Amino acid sequence: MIRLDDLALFVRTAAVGSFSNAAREADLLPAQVSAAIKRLEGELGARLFARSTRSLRLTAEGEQYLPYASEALATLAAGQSVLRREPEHLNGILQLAAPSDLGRNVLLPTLSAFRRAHPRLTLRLFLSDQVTDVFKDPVDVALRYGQPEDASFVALPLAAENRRVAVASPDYLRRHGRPTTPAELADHACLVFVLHGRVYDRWAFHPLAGQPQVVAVNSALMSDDADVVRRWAIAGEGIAYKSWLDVCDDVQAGRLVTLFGGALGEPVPLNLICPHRDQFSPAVRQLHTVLKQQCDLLLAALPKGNAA
Amino acid sequence: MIRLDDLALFVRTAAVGSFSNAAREADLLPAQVSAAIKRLEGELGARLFARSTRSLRLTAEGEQYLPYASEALATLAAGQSVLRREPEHLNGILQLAAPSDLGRNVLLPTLSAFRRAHPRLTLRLFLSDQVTDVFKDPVDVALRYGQPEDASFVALPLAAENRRVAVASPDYLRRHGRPTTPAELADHACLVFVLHGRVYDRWAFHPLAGQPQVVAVNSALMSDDADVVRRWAIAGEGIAYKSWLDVCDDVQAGRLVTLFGGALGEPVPLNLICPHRDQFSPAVRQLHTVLKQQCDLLLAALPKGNAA
DNA sequence: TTAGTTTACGGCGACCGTAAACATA
DNA sequence: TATGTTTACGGTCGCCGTAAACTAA
Repeated sequence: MIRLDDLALFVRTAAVGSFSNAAREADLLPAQVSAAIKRLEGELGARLFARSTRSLRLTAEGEQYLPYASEALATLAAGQSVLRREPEHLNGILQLAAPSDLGRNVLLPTLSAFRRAHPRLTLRLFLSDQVTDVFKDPVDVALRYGQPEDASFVALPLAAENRRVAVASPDYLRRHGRPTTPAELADHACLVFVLHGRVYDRWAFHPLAGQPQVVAVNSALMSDDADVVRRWAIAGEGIAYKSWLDVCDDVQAGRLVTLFGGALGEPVPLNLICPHRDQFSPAVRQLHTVLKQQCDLLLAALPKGNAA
Repeated sequence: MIRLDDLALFVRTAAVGSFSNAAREADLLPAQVSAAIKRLEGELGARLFARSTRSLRLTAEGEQYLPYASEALATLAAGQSVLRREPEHLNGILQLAAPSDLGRNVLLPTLSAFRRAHPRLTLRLFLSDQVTDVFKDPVDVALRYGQPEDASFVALPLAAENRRVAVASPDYLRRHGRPTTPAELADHACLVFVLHGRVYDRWAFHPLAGQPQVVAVNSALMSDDADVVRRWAIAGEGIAYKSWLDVCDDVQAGRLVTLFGGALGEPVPLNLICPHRDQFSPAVRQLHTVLKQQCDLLLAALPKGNAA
């Protein structure tokens, strides 16, 4: 593993032009600088300096690597300086809007940890699948699926690779059989989402090999609450077409299983949205960091054709 | 010094939520992860995780530091991936325009090292103090002092903090005495720069304490070539008002000395300019990195009131 | 001969990994 | 009781720093 000391010596050596100068600067011996560079070069598998016994210059590879090393060190220094300043505990009120089941299944655990880390911060979580609420209600940030159609606000991607998947409970599949292709959905009870009168009963699938296809499903049950659809699926009422983030917990716990061997549905990127730029506060930025980590973790488990 | 291994374990632990999980992932023992985090916390002087014996969560400080750690690791990974791909040696022709004496005194040594690192790259260096040349001539990049007035091209700062200084040769000062305040310049032979009929004979100074002042100097000698002015100063012909970058080499070698105890002249930021965006090639980017390093090194020696 | 890079080498500090203690859900 | 964090502890790997060899300017 690369050592930060070696990186720092690399950057300083490139700046001052010799091992000896860098050694003096760091109160070390030239031999140690030499060893450090050799160690770093070994780790990288590339020669950073072209050294003649009395002169030194960057190689092409060294030049290419230098900005990365320099930037990484600067980033860490910035991180330390942030820690040094009084850790101005986040306080005040942070109002957050999110889709219903994403809120219950993904946000809740993370938010409670976030809350514990910032005791003086008041969190208000509004769950709704009514998209229009986002701009009417006085929220600081909103989590929304899909591409933001307006660029007047800040949108940070949380889960750009998120996709829909078809899921059902093991119990339902035992009773009604397991469809092997999307076309067979026509013979199954499907649980569809309806919003503002628009019925989402056209489900798209992109198999790993072959053309994407769109099937029209017959809706056994409908709801305008996405979490209700999920609960129906768990209860064995039929097959649902859900965002992976919303159901990965259920899938990993065995309450639901994915269908069609990892044939992914349509992309549903998740974004963190600030309706107004001046609400892009430190609290929001830190919340974004934490949520991004969790989303990355959940997306890593997204089936990719290796599922049954 | 912080260890990268510890940083990586910190990021992974934050992602997976426990030391034990992170240890399994990295094929380590929980005790080692625990020790790594403790070591990192010691280096940072802050507690990153709040640990109860059976649970773990990020502290407020940990949350603040996490994005920096994560970004630094990503930067280094990117650097390694750049090294892995065939180090596509820079080739072709790179045409570079620069002010005359900056070219001779600052660029020449760096460029020859750059040239040696990229044998297949042909460098063409055009030196001129006629600013208009920049856009007429077919150059890929230009180094120019001052704020770019047009935003139609890329301008990367190389030396934003660069300032003018008043300099003279020790020989001149021995013969004519050393002025102690800018006002005394009226009694000295001053070497002024003239460009397109405009005479630069108003010299501004910002003392460390007190108001900035502008003095009108009488010009003993004039030239439209900045390097000629510098050579006159070295020859003891009088006092010049030069960009620090242009004369720092002479100052450090003792050929010139700065006046007024580090009272800095007007800012003259140095920028690297690409007249057209599509000329922002890898060669240009790497050249920028190398020049930036050298400029930083030279600016570090800029007098700040501690000079005589 | 000078100044800088590299190798050789003994001593010691720090990490590794096994193991056991401790504390909570 | 089971799981996860922490401490204890000896062996060993690798760095530190002194020293000397080597090489180009």
